[in-house]
This record gives sequence, structure tokens and C-alpha cells, in this order.
Amino acid sequence: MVAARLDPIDRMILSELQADGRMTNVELARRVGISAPPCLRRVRTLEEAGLIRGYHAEINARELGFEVQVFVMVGLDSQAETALSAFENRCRAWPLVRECHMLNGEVDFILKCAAPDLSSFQSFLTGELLTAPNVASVKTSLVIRVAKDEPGVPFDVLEERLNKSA
Amino acid sequence: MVAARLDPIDRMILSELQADGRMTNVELARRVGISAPPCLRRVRTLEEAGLIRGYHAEINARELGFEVQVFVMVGLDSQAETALSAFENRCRAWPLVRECHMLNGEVDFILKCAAPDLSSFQSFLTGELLTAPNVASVKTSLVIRVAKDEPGVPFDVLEERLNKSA
DNA sequence: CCGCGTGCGCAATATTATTGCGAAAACACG
DNA sequence: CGTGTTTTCGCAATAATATTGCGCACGCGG
Repeated sequence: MVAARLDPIDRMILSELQADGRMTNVELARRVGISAPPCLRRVRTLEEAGLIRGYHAEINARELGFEVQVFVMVGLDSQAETALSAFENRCRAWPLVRECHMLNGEVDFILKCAAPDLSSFQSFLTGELLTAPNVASVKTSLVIRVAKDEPGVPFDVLEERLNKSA
Repeated sequence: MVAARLDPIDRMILSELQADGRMTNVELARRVGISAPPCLRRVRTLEEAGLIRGYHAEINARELGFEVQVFVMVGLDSQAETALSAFENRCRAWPLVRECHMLNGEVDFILKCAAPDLSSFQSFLTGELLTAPNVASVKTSLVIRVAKDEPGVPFDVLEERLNKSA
């Protein structure tokens, strides 16, 4: 399977599973309007095609003891591919770094970090990040509060687009 | 239930479900070393306590037609609470905005946006965001590539902490 | 040592997942 | 338009899982 075009039922399945990834297949089938066996087959196909990458419980980080969330803008002193991917590999190895995106513009990377408290983030910052090779500039921004945190993609936007082009 | 302290089994459950939210309860029970019924009861308790906020399928946005991911730094011309929460409400209503975090420092908010293509993001930017009340400065950064994108929190960090304090 | 609360596991039942298969729908082509 | 082909469906049967009830073991405070 390369990139079989998705029909409306597939999109509904993705949308439902993005909203509730633990829904039973019976319930999912009911919602998308087909019977359970073909529904399950579609889900398996979507998984194998890589459209569904996995399923995750959304954990309440605060309650669990991760009080601090920080965005970090990082600039390197070299934009050579070796330097870039070396930095990316370091990010993958740092547990506090949850996301690492390479950006265009003046800043090279943005990191989203989670830490139990400010001091543990500080020690990561000074002990690991600031001393990493090629790191030229670092600017951190503490998250004060989270107004919106939706997973994945907006399916309603997708619907609109498809309707227009139809 | 206020904030019952979690025992090691609860933490293992959270960790496993964060990694694979669709694992069967039987498999989960096997991994954490108890039988299925008490395992399910623990999961239900964690859900009701709000430690598990939900479950989500991780969708491959690119394959689905969301080619563009953008971080947007927004500054307002007023930091009055009314202005701040008005802006947050607008973000909640914009489907392209997936995350909205209030930050400390010079920038007031960081948004993570997903869009089908550059032009639809541009039209959102010029038609919605830039014309929204109180928006004083906007700086966008396109995501070139994603090096790491882990959901939730690093449980291994939690373990270390607990071992130290013990 | 005893009573009490908490959490476990077993066993039974209800639901759900999964597979095989024939039939309907979609499609390509003559 | 028919017809062979492919795809996808739904039903029915089976396997596996979720869920509930209940008695037992453990830890704790009299």
C-alpha cells in the first residue's frame, strides 16, 4: 500500500480515534455506520499504512509531579548537516526534551521540555544543553498556563477542503 | 479522591498506557505483574482521578494532507487578564491552532499550528491572527523537520527522583 | 490478638475482537 | 449496457477480553 486515498469512513475513523483512542471497535463501527468486522479491518489497514502511528494515554503531567513546562529556542554556531543531526540526536537522548523541531529563520530549533521543577530544569539547562557542542544561543520561556492543547490535526478543516474541491 | 499517592504499579500502568494506549487490559496486567481485574480497577481509578485525561490515536499529519506545521510567537499590546483570556478564547476557536501556551518573558503566547499547506496558513495568519484584537506582534517559524515528538512525560525521570528521595 | 479497611485473585458472565465465507456493490472493459 | 473482476460488506461462529461478585490475605490501629 502506497497512499490509497481515504474515503469518508476512513476519515471518520481517524477522527474518532484521535478523539478517543480507546473506543471499542463495536462503538467505533456504530459511529461510522458500518459493521464491526470491516471497521476493524479498516483500522488495521490504517495502522499498517502508517496513518495511525500509535495510541497514547494523555497523562496529567502536573498531577504526576511535572510542574514545569518550558519552550527553548536554540541556535547553533553551524548549520552543517552534521552539526544539526548531532544536536538532534542529543535531544533524542535527553528525557526532559519531549519535542525537538528544526525551524526556518534565525533560530535553529525549538524544544518543548517537561521537568519536575524549576531547579531540575535549570540543572539540565546549565549542565547539558548550554554545554552541548555547537550550541551558540539559548532562550527559554516558561509556560505560565496552557489555553489549548489539542492532539493531532483538525479534521473539520480537512472536511471543508474536500467539500470545496468536490 | 484528592491526590492519592501513586504506588509503583500505578506508575507502571501510566507509563505503559502512555506508550501504548490501546493495549488490552490483559496485556497491561501481565506487564505490571498483577491480574486483570485489579489492573482494570486501577485504570478506572486513574481515569476518574484525572491522571489519565483521555486516549488518542497519533495520526500521521503529513499523510493526511497537513503538510505544514508552524510555531507562532504572539505579543499583545495589553497584558490585562481580559485581553489575555480573550485571545486564548480566540485560539480555542481556531482549528488550525492546536496548542496555545502563555509564556513569561517578552513574548506572551506561543502557538503550534497545523495547516494543509502554506497558503491556507497564510490566509489564517493575515485574515485571522494578525487582525485579532490586541495582537501587537507576530513572528512565525516554519517547522523544517521534526527530530523528536514524544507524548507526555518522561517516566524514567520520575523513577530516578523517587529513588533518590527514598 | 482482634477488628477493620484495602487490595488481590479466582471464577462466572457479558462484551468485544477476530476469522471465514458468501453476497452485494464498485469498477473496468468489451 | 452486459459481464468478469475486484473490493468491501455483513453475518455467523469462535476466540479473546472486559467486567462483576465474592472470599481471602495482608497491613494497620486499637
